[in-house]
Amino acid sequence: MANLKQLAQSLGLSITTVSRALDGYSDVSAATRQRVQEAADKAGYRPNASARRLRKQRAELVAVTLPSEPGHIGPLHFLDMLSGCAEHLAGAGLNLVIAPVPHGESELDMCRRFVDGRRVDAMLLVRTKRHDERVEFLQSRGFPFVTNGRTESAIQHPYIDGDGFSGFHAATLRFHRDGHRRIAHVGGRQDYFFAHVRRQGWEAAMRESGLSPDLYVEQMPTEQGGYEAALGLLARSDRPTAIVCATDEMAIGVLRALREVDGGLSISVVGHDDLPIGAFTSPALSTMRMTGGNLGRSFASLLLRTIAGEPAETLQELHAIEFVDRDSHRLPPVAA
Amino acid sequence: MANLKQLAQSLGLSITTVSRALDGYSDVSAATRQRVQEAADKAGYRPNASARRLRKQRAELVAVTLPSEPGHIGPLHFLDMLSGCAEHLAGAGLNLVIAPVPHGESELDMCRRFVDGRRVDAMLLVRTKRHDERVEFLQSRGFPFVTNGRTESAIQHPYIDGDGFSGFHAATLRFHRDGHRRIAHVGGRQDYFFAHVRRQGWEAAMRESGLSPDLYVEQMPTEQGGYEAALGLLARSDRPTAIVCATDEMAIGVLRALREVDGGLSISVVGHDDLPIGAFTSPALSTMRMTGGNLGRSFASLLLRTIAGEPAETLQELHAIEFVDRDSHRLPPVAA
DNA sequence: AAGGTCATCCAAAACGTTTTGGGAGTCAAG
DNA sequence: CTTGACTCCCAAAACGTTTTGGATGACCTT
Repeated sequence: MANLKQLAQSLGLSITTVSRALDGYSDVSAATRQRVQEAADKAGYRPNASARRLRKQRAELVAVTLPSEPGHIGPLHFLDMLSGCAEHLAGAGLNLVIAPVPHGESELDMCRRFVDGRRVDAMLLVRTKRHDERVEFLQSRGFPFVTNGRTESAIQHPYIDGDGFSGFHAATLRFHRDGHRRIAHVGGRQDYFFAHVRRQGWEAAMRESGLSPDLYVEQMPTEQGGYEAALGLLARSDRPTAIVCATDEMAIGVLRALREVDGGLSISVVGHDDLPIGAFTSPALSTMRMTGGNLGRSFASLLLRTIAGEPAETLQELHAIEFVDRDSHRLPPVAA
Repeated sequence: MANLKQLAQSLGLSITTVSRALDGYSDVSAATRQRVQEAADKAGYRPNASARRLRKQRAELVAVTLPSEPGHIGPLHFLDMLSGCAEHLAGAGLNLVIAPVPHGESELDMCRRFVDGRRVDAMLLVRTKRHDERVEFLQSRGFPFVTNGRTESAIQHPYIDGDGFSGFHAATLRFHRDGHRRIAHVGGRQDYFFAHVRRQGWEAAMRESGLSPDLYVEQMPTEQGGYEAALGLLARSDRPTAIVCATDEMAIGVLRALREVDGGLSISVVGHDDLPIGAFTSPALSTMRMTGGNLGRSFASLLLRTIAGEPAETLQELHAIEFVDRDSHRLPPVAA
């Protein structure tokens, strides 16, 4: 309701003084400051966001691009992460806008709109590809951004990622130690960085163990994808005794297929992401997760620091993967 | 990079003319318009969002409040809805910002920040309570908003909701027709409108069938909540033969408890929301869902129309609930 | 009394757009 | 030649804030 001009008028002060009083500058007397503060509180005054943004040349906004995969939008733990990120950004006066890719527009066009219209101060990119055109565009514009997941970009950029290679490497080796010899991998499209390194981890572990990485199926990173992948694997003559899945969603689809075909859990399964629901599948899903605490807070921190101009090299976080052992990985290495 | 002034200078035109040419006004010649258009395209010109917002007195933003329940953030299908909503809002030049409740702040304070700072043009409220202080505040300010879920507010407001009463009424009656007599309800906190009407539907159907609505447990609307509720119900001497759950998450927790206690599905179960994952539980979860097509699009439409000043009475959508029959509701009415 | 140092305050510019209220020129009708 | 209508263009104001670059006294020092 109230703006600076009205407030100043009612106090018999100039706009300048009122503004500076509220911002805590030292060149306004304590008495005046308090008088202004009280009047502002009583009037419920908040500076007009658009005006401040124009003057300060900051949008006070960060956009996060939402991948829109057919039938399934991003991993299920996204919203948790976004919420945490938005909360910590709000602490610094920034809001988080979600930016799904409009029908018939490319992710690139969307980035262009946000960057060239100066609608945001930074962007948060999720589900990076090995060669990501969004990353290249933002780099060419010198625009601040942080990614969830690494890329194969020649130029460094800020990111947070889990060490998928080591995680899947370790999971595969553990199955091998437990006596498994036919260890399958259900992976996602290899142009996604996360899917690629997870597969690499599995493959490396297989070769180190003297096994050939034949039992590989590529599918959509959804329950349906995992389900179909498992049906294919179960029909093979060299049926696996263990399956390492790129995501928990896929693993849940695999569990479902096992129950349908074998009537229960006949093969060891492990997923990745530690979805809350994994504790409630039957059997309870063994999985992996990124270490490192509050992910949303970390993203917010990196975003703020990259906006502040810190160099990319100091804004890269690669977190270790840890096992979350429940029941689905404990089967003996013999198919039912 | 470029602004209107630079563009005008390079074309030898006034700022006014360039602005009006790009906005398609009729008082600029076709030749000039085209010349301007081409120059703008070449320079990659986009109007500065902050400046336009200030001048037009519109924030071009809508905020959606995110409920932050301990351990679980909102229903899992939220993100899908938000994404659809954001996409359709973007078509009208609005962006959607997500607004989680910051630690140590109330939902009310948050609304105040957005409204008084004129940071947004409207708000989208989810998970309404029967008496919702956010609704009352926004109504007292005359600020545009739409809710997901009804309230018991004396004043009308725009909303989209499913007819939970009829849905749970019908589901309970169907169990009764199938021969069930001990039909339980696992519900959520009754200050939430959706939880309240769903319970009312179950209760009404029980009474109409001459049964007393004793088998009721209230829990968190999460897998864990459903799990604990089911453990309690299974220990009773008047153990139910069917359970109607307020949400799919709860139903999934119930299924898990059944498997643990009875070693399989011993009781009929039905949930609500049609989470994609329901098709992949074992048994596949029978559930209900709101009819009415693209929910996100509907919210976007209602938001735009309430911003445009349409009266609340014409902006209320109550959608029917339909069954999604899979396997978990088909058991005979006899406990194992 | 002059000069210097503070403490307080303020007018005006700037941010980049949209919109208001004309102004200049052309052309046809009277 | 005047008048009015029409086409095309523009200067200036406005949106509400932050920031720059002083201005005005009061008080102290010499």
